[in-house]
Amino acid sequence: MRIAEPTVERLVQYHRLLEQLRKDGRKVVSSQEMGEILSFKASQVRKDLSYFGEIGKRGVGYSVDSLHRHIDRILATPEKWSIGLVGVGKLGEALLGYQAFRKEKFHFSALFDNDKKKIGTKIQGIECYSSDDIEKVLREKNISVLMVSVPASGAPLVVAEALKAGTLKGILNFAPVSLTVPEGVLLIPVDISIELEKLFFYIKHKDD
Amino acid sequence: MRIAEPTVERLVQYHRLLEQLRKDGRKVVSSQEMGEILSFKASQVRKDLSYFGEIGKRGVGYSVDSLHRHIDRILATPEKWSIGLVGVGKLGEALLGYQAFRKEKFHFSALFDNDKKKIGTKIQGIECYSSDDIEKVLREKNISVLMVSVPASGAPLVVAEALKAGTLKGILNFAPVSLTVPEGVLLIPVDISIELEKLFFYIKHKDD
DNA sequence: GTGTGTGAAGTGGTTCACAGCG
DNA sequence: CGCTGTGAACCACTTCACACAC
Repeated sequence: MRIAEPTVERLVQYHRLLEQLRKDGRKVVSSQEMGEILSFKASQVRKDLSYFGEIGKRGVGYSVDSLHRHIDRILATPEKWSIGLVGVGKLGEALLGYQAFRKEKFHFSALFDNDKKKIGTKIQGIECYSSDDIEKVLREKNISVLMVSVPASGAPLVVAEALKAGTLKGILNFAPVSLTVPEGVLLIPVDISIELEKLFFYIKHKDD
Repeated sequence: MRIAEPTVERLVQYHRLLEQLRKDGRKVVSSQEMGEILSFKASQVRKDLSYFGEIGKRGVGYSVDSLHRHIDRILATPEKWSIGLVGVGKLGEALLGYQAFRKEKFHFSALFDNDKKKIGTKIQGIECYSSDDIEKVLREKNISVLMVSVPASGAPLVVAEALKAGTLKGILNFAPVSLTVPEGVLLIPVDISIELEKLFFYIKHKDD
């Protein structure tokens, strides 16, 4: 059964919350309480969790520890993936150093940039290659996920080159431009300026 | 009539596309063509645009120029807003310098950080204050939108302080933690690690 | 009694299909 | 005839309501 996107997003949040509760020494938690903390309805929490089998105890709640492990397995990756990052500007560097990433699931194994000053150096410990070599390097290192943090104008071309390698399974695109990818490659856009425009729009139309 | 969130997101993308088409000297465009470029169904494009009145010409398509201006007005802000940014780490600096923001809609008027080395200096031309003074500064400068790019652990507290100022209308939260805000304040979460986990999840379950 | 698990109902967004206008 | 505009059908996600297990 296909799990809906909003459900997956919430699973990640349950997982985070349970980690915290575990640190706090909590043993059980109810759908009610999780919902209040995360601003979801309790029924939503129960429905989400029920997709993966009965895990709670009626009249009691969920065991923090076993629910945490349960969701951990659901979100687990089958292997530790190799990730590439193209565009080592401010945003790229922010991603490289991002604390919230769970480093046990993947590692950055190659960076790509057009800047001659960066090519051939290591940035935060990772080798930076020319974007021109992206197809070759992705194939050599068998990289399956690419993060794209180049300006919008450059994104379509470098992604097209990257796709030629045939190793990519997924792309996280931070460039404010709509990309197209072949069937079988997953594309998740993260468009900061769309989010900001949305905020402006709803502030403006608050009273409609 | 309330415009749905996905519709607003697409409007921003139509706007971007039309800007490009205008530069390319294109005069008219069909819902079909816009849909193909942005990977939406043509009927979706027409439905979105129809919410704001009849703007296309039957048998012809949409005038690039007037549709662009039309959406521009829909997305326009009533004034140029003051934005605050708390957490001037790598991500914060990336946001400060982000090229894709439409700078005519807002300007950063204050930065906040805990780092003593940053407080009192200007970063990318903007004054950086202590996070402890956030309530006071937001009120003095009448700041209505806050971008939050601090680590998850620090976000709830600093946001609670910021809300006390009573000037905030919206928050763009990049911290990987669920915040709660009072009625009347808009919260848009941008959670990079959720997006990455989602990508992993669907790559893993591709064949279900 | 308490809190879960879940079919059924409700809500919101997308897609269809075609009428209608240029 | 071509392409928009739009009610109706469809689909997806959320919420309700209650049976059931502890």
